[in-house]
Amino acid sequence: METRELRYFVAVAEELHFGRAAQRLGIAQPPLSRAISQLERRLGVALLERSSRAVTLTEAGAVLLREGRAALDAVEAADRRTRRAGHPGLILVTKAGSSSELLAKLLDAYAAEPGAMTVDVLLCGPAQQERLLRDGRADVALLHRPFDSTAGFDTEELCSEGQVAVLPAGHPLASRAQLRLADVTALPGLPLPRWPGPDGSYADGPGPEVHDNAQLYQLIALGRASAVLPESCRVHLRRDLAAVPVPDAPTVTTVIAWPPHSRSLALAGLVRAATRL
Amino acid sequence: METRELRYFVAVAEELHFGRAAQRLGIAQPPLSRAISQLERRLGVALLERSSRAVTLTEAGAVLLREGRAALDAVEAADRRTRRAGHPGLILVTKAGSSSELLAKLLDAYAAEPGAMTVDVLLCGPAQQERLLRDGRADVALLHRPFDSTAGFDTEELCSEGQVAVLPAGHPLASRAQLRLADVTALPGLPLPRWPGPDGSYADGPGPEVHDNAQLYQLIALGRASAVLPESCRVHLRRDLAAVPVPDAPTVTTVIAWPPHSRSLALAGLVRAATRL
DNA sequence: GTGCGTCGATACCCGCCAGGTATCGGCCCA
DNA sequence: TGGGCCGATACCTGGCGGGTATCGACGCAC
Repeated sequence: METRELRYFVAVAEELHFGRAAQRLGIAQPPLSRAISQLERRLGVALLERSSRAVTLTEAGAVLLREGRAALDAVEAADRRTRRAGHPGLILVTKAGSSSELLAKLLDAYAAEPGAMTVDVLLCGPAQQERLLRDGRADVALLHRPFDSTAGFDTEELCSEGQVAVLPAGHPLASRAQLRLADVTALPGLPLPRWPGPDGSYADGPGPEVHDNAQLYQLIALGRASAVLPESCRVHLRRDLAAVPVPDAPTVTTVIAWPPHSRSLALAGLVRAATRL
Repeated sequence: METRELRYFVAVAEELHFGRAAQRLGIAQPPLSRAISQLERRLGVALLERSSRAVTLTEAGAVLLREGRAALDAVEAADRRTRRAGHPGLILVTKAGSSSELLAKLLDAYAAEPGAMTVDVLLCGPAQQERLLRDGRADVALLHRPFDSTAGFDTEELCSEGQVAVLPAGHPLASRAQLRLADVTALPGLPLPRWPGPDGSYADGPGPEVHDNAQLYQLIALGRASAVLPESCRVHLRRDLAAVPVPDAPTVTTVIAWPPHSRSLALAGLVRAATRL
């Protein structure tokens, strides 16, 4: 199976429409149709159900979509990591606005090591780190369990913390010593926000769509949302917001994660520095 | 980057010889040379150092060899798992001769679950399971830490056990109540055997080369080798062999491992059955 | 030093297949 | 029932992957 065929299939499987998929791929529709049916013939299984008005995935198609994305990521990672070989240095990715003191300490500790390489920091939206790590755009990530999935990566735990509810400063509950999770999830007029998923789209629901912490803080200050965040967010919280501990919210564990089998000395040094923090 | 190019590069990188690599790939040498230099041009880095008498990997080449193998495994896994989709059932792989009672109990427990699928059992040599799991020939494996690497897989621990020294029945040490690891590694005339690595080749050393337990037991019975194995091997040990506990040998943990992101119901059922054992 | 063998690179040719355009055929809907 | 949407089919073309022949560099034997 060639990566070209995988790319074609993934495009069709995502669009569920040969015409749009062909457009996205920059080719005409007929060669795409032919490539897919050729792939189906060679694999010996139907991947798509065509009914002239709708295209749907078969069970085998769903498997190939999942496995094919992973395979394409692995191929892209091989490409990118090879191009970057020789250029020394690491790319670390983390959620914008999370673990900033921890990150600063980590970078300082690593920089003090003998033979430390440059570390480029990449900030991204939630649920994007995993992808960046998987497709080779980053070498190492700071993830937050249980929000981020660490499946398929090697990890070391760095620290754990409780969570706090973030509310407008003047809100009646803002002066409480603590809150229960149930209190916060059901605040009238202050719904929890919705973050984009790994594919960049939003699930349905009542809360406003946000894609970074600045947006979120703005919405909370405006009295349009509330949030439950790791307590380390307090140190850089805006003055018009208040934080109240939520003891029954799940503990958040910050971990440093990297692709298994990474053999880079620089990465080993960074992980060593991280575990010594 | 196409998988064909990756296959070509991996072949050359493994053979370090264009002619042999071309032969292995079933093509002529010139197209192979051209494909590799094209790949180098597109990536913008040198992958191989050619000196008309020897071919060596550059640093970037070593990166691409490692990452390229992983990518090819992922593509192969996509292929195989797609072909197998629809054919219900699981393929479980484990080292021949290890954990046989545990495996029997697991298969019984799973078979008793409602909606259980057929489970095909694949027995293989040590250090091969990881590969089979990674390239889609198997869905789930029983691995033994610390011998097998579980990097990149999801795992659940199943059980732990100590290790025993396996000696010829008449050996002077066979009647001891226990041994230290140092006693066994330095037995005159009874060297520890050498197992093949992930690539099927043997490291240099004094012991005999073995590739399965039957071979090993035969050699021990002949007074040509000794071994340190998990104590569960005692139940099916030949009568001409003796086992002596070695308390200071590392504890062996049997884990059930599967590729992350596996979404199959059958796999989930098997893991559930395993954790309830 | 010379000649030969080895091995990767280059030159050149051919056939296949990826990709294009034109068109068909089924289906929904107005 | 006709028009429009959409995937499949037919057919053509060009690029590229693969072949053979040959070159050029190097190491080695004598």
